[in-house]
Amino acid sequence: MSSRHKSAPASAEHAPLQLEHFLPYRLSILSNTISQTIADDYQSRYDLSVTEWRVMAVLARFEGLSAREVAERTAMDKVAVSRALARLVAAGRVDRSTHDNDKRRSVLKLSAAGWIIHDDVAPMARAREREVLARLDVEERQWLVRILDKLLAADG
Amino acid sequence: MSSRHKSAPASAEHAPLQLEHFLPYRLSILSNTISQTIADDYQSRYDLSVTEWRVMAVLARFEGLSAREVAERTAMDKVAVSRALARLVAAGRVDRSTHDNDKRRSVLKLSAAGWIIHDDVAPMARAREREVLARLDVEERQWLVRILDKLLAADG
DNA sequence: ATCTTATAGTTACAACTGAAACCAATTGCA
DNA sequence: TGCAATTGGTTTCAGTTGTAACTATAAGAT
Repeated sequence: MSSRHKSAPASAEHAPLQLEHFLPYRLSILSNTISQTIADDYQSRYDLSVTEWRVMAVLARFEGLSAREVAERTAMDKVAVSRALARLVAAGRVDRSTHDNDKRRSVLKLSAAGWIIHDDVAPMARAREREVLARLDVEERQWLVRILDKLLAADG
Repeated sequence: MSSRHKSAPASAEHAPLQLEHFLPYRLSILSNTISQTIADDYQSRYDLSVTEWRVMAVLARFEGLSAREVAERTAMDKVAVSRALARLVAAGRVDRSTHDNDKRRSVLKLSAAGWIIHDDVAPMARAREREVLARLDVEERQWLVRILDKLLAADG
């Protein structure tokens, strides 16, 4: 009884994944869609990559971090951070100086121009987040936070 | 009263994002961590990229798809699919022929070698998914499915 | 039939990415 | 003190990705 149809060939022996119900796949689609929507808001307007925006976001909150500290807080690797910083400094959006007591470390801050961009982009990002959350009711939102807390505590 | 400290400079005026509580960021971390854990299981063993594995997974479930249909089902763009298929066909993991009534279309199937890989990788992927879900209780799992259904229905 | 438009898939180019090698400053320790 | 090991950060190289241009086939209109 060999099947040449399009659907589920030889399911019993092969047990193929159903991507549309597979958690890692669904999370990936959702995450990419949301991140891309936000990125669309600022990429063309400011010629700013997602990586660069994340660096700016942490520098807005924690002024004077070193590159390594930025990497920790953004969960990006140090090479990516180094390159993002090179572009941001070249564009005059981040000021970089050297740490007084450790000349390996840089001391990073948003410049005035960086703050202007930040103050435009941050509200847009928050608005997009609200749009997503608005599709859930209060109870669902609470569960989502709780579930993410739990899953991120373990490995992230 | 100018602040030169590390924490939240000028919060009132600038309202920086708190990445650690920002939904898109948290989703991105979680999704990447989970996907990478699964990928680690098969990448070194089979020299198989995430893209290629996704193509194989849909071909396992829907035999005879065209490249465009694979792209639709994996939510990947057609160039990525084209390249993944080029590698998979070269490696003898996918058989490609031409559609009888439309010579533009390819007709794609896993080869015997492709099925062997699939039958090893699919259970590992499912096991990883179970590991993640095991960190939640029954109620949380139900809410998670419901929340993902809702969020993916809108824009996915 | 012919001409336009649309579709399936590939290729070319430039930007991006990750791993490893690298340089410089600092620390640990004999 | 001086030398090995560590750390902060950049560079290099090779592989990957996305956008746009391209080829080939098919469909639609006249």
